[in-house]
Amino acid sequence: MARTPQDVTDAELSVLQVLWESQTATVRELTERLYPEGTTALNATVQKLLERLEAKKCVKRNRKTWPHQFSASVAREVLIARQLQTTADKLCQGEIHPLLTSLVKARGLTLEDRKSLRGLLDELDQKKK
Amino acid sequence: MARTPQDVTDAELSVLQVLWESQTATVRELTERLYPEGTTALNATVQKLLERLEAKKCVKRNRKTWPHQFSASVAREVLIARQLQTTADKLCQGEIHPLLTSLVKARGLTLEDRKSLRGLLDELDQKKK
DNA sequence: TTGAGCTCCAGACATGGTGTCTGTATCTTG
DNA sequence: CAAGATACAGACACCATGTCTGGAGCTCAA
Repeated sequence: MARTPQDVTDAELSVLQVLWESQTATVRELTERLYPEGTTALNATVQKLLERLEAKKCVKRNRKTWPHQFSASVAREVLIARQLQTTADKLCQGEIHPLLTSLVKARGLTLEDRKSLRGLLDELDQKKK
Repeated sequence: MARTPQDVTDAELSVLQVLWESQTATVRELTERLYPEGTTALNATVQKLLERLEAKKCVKRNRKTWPHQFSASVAREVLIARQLQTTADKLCQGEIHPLLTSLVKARGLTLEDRKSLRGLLDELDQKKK
């Protein structure tokens, strides 16, 4: 049986991380950032990763400039949401409530966090009345 | 570069799902449940999956019985928590707050859900005063 | 006790995802 | 136009993952 390919791969993600910071960058810039010690062969590697990210609609490429300028076309938040949904599908038949419970129970939730969370809940109550 | 192996694989997870329902089961029972139409060769497949799950401390095996009895040794909740942490590490430098925000904002949160969530938060406030 | 029919187990294998690299075409600029 | 950089297509190596084969070990009825 075929393994299920990942949404965004580890190496691909590292490229996205840089793009989220930089707004826009060229292949060369990305390569230097990701592999400061690397050879120029890595340029092709990054190129390929960008190519795949483009196919996955995660990156936009401006072909009018030279060299091409790349920028992220999905927000980090979208990937987070997607990943959470995947987890819910695999482990809770799509239910998200168990995920919430798990997160809230996890240590590391400060008073601030709890406050802002309540704020969000209040907003929802408002909207849906 | 080596891909990072998964915590629990898809096929492995399907075995765990059955064990979570059944408490305990033999290889044969699991195979019949997972591949109702399959050949007996699948027994070895399930056996191998169990072997790997055992190595990952996700399954316990009782060797005193014949045939061996298998049972899950990790709760679904643990895997959920682990998976959430992985997501946080990859996408939010370990922060879990962004995950919470994403889940709360996602559609599909009923009034009930919100209520029980507030309950959980209240408990936390109590404990930490 | 022995044979039949399970079960267990070690190891091999095929497939395909993922990261990397090579070689060549294409473009820009002095 | 020449030189240097960039883009692109294709190939490759590695390994995680699911599957299968063959033989050893166990149980039990005759």
